[in-house]
Amino acid sequence: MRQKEKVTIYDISKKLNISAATVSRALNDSNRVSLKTKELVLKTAKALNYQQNALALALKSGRTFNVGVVVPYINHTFFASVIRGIEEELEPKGYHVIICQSHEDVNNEAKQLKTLLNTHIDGIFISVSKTTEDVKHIEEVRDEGVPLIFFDRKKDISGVSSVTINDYEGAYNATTHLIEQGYKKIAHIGGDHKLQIYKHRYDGYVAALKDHNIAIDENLIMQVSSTVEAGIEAVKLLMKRKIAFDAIFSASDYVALGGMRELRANGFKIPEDIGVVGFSNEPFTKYLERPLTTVGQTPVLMGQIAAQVFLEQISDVKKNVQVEKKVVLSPELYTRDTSSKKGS
Amino acid sequence: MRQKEKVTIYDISKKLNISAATVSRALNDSNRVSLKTKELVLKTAKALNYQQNALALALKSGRTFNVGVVVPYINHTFFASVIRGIEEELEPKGYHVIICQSHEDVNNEAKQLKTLLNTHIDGIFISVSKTTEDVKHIEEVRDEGVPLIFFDRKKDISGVSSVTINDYEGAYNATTHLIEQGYKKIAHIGGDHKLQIYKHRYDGYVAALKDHNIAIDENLIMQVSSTVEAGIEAVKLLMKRKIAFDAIFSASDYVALGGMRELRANGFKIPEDIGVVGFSNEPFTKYLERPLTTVGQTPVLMGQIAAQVFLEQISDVKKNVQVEKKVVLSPELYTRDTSSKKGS
DNA sequence: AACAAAAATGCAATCGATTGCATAAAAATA
DNA sequence: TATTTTTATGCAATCGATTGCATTTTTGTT
Repeated sequence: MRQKEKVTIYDISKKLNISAATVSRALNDSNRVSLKTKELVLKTAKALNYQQNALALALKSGRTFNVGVVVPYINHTFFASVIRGIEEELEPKGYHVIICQSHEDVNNEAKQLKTLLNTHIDGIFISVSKTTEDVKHIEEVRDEGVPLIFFDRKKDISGVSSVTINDYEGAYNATTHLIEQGYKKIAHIGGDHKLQIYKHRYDGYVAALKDHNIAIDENLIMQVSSTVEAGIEAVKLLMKRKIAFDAIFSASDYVALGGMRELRANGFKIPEDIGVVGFSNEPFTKYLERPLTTVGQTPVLMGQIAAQVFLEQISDVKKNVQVEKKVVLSPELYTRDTSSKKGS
Repeated sequence: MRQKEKVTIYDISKKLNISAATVSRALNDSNRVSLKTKELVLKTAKALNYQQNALALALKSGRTFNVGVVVPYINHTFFASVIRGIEEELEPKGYHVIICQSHEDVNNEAKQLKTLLNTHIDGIFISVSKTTEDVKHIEEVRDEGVPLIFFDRKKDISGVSSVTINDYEGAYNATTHLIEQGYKKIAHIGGDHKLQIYKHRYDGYVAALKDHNIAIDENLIMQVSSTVEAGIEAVKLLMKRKIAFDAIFSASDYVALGGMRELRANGFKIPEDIGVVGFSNEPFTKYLERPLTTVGQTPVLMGQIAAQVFLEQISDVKKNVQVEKKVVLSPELYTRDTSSKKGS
């Protein structure tokens, strides 16, 4: 059970009666070593089961091949899928992914960034928390020269790249879809506009209505948090206001779910009486008895592209080029049961 | 945008005209340094914004304060929650969690372990893949002296601790619950017995039937993979066999969901005609129109306890004590709509 | 065979922090 | 004040791998 003593290049060098420098060069396939010794070194390295010490290498080179990811919550399908995308792309290149959660708290977020910097990660991927307004802690990362990439939830900071989806387009398409299905009075239950994503979804909704000459009714619009309970409350409020509506475009699947619960509890039929479209394509949406129409964000792809942007970035840094790449992905509308007036 | 030059103890030592050794000792609050210099060092360290280089420390001490977690899939709620539990417990102690996926492939699993070892992690948490039969790669970790902890899906390897839930008990209680609700012919759609968890769930099911003097009918028992599609197929097969049954205890929520789909498609009412209980308490189960009765595994707690076992282990290693701790958690039955014969 | 050119190898410093041992400075005792 | 004891500080090696520069060995040319 004792720790196995690790084999180093010195062990190899002693065994072969050559210097450690030569061993190092041989292992790195330098052309300053003869073929004979190269083969000899490689053979004994294998024989002794030599493993390069990543720490020593990192200390010398300054690269750890670790990257950090900061998300609000790791057990949200969307974020877990983005992380998976990042991993898929980076792992084959020898990187490891260190995951941190902010729990939607900017103080946690700042602490996580600080510790990540101290761990000497080679880059950071971040989706900011809802409470992040001050961005000093993020600028600090940029100023340290550590590649930083926003995904999904971003802030506008110069010199920082981002990969997001076109929330405006997603909302526009979702709303248009409802209009085309014959719904006329469409409510929007959105989220806090402090997060750009919710602002953009709101904008897309408004634009779609305008383009179809439908008046915007502020009484049919609200901002709530992204939970089932909030959805229930929102619909209760909507009904209290006694303003007729025949559809809901929600910026969250959870809110949509809560909303549908409350609507059914009040005798409304979905989609016959009221159409509903959610946002995020959470796994549960397709498992509902009446699967929910929703906007999908291609999270795995988002992660993959974020990783690619990172890889570009580090090769650019070498060239001393400042980069700021903004990738915007197109969302996909998953048309399911809750939005076809005729039923299906 | 250029990399900020890092402040080291040498910078402090130069500034104060003392040796780096003294600076190091001062920062570590050694009693071999005078109070005066200690204060002086601390002050200038703060003034220069000194940050300890974790890599140098790791190289010297052999501890990285990184731990690795290997799971089949990161975007499965259960595993994400366990990871969250581990993180909650370890993060306050300065650890970082590196996450790897095996994608249910033993070769990937072995590769991940190898890379983790090379990254000099301080410990490894693992839930083995379905294809893991040979455990050489796991024994290797143990033999390197790296603390290793199984969670949920374990293998019996001497010298390795584990945190699991009592699948037998969970299955026994679920089955008993169905019996108490008045169901008499209970089918079991389980998983591959290569994984202990599925074997134990099967055993619990069988024991519950026996204890209530209900005959076991092999025609009502099957092993399938954990997907919605497999659930549909399983029920199709069950109906083809023309053996009457009035309840299903499934070892997977996804299978239960697929099964319910297929049953409804054939005109059966749930829970009136057929009762259903799943396993895992996946988030979607409570969002269904008829919320699914299921066995919950307290994944966050599992992660927390696994982390605690790890912390014990590393303190024991110092004492040169070999430990092998087996923690078994009790599952919780979430009684919801799909299992009460009278309806609810 | 003698010398120049090319190729192979070694030396020693470096990356930053820690620590056993030696030495210098301060305090306590005679 | 001289001497011992205690306290504070410094030196140098260590953790492994890398790399610029110096040196040795080999190869090639006349």
